[in-house]
Amino acid sequence: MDTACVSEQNTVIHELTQGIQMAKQLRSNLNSPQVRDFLIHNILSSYDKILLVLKSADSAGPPTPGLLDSPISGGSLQSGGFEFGQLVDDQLGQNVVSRKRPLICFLDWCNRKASTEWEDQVRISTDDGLEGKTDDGYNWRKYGQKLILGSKYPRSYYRCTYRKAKNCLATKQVQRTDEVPAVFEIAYKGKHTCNHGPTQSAAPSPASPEKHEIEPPHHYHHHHHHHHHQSSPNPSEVLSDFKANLSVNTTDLGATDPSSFSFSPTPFGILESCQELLFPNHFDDELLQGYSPPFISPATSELNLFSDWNSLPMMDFPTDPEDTFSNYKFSNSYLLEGCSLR
DNA sequence: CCGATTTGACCACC
DNA sequence: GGTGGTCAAATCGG
Repeated sequence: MDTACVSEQNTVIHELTQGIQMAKQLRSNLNSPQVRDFLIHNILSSYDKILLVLKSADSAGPPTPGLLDSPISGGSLQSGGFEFGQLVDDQLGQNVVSRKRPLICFLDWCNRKASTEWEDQVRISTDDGLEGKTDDGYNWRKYGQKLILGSKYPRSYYRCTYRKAKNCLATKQVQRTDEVPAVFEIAYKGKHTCNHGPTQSAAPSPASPEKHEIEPPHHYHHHHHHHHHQSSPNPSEVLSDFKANLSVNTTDLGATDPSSFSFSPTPFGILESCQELLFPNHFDDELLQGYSPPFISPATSELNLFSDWNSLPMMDFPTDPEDTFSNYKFSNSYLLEGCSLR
């Protein structure tokens, strides 16, 4: 057995081990959409890595290092016809992207964009490939649609329905991805200042699964009037987000359907959110009382995984001075792949 | 009738 | 001048 083979085997073992651990974490964190999606993303990445190793070992010679280092592949995407390598090349001003890593290039490109303009980026898959299924619980009003250079499908522009009524400036862009039409890339900009947060569609009465209920102009639903700091991601705000997520999702345990995926996008990195969740520095105890089972104790040995996760998605990507930030933002975009994407 | 969507025009920015 | 984002008039639909 040569060294390349050993290295492959180690990679496979490592990825499988991580996959198992992350699946366990997933089982424990189903209640938190953000942690859940983060884990799903990474589990899929591990699968992809393993497949890449096995395929390349199976076909000819050792795997190319470049392939091995691109864990992200949006599920089972074949990278055919995806040409973002050059684009990233240009943006980086470096010719490091000689290896073919189209998807990670694409995602990184998105996040570079995100780091300057967008506060959150999400990929979401739909069962039926209908854009309507990308509903995230907020009420959006479409105000434009445009063909984007290099994309097969038009990009749709939405703003919050209550823009005028409540001066809510949140917007989002939805674009069907070229490579997997059932997957939409959604970019969020601005934070909702209306109180029509992710509607109770996250916790609907089982009878009415999906209703665009026209709510009365006011509804006073926020018991907690915590001091909002707009721009700085303070932990209490992250926490309150989790609180919201947790409270709605405990009533929604049956919904494993990816199409019913619903969450509140936050300007904070999901990594930060996860760290907040898994390393509870700021927990108020009353919050956790009712939700003890889903949470793991910080003393759990599984936690040492996290250092690996930090480096997992962006391993070996060419670095430039600002990459620390863009890498951080990277984990802010994640993939959700439905089973129908075969 | 009223709100949402469509769609070409317009505009800012590179 | 091209591109992406937004406006707003026309249209749709409940």
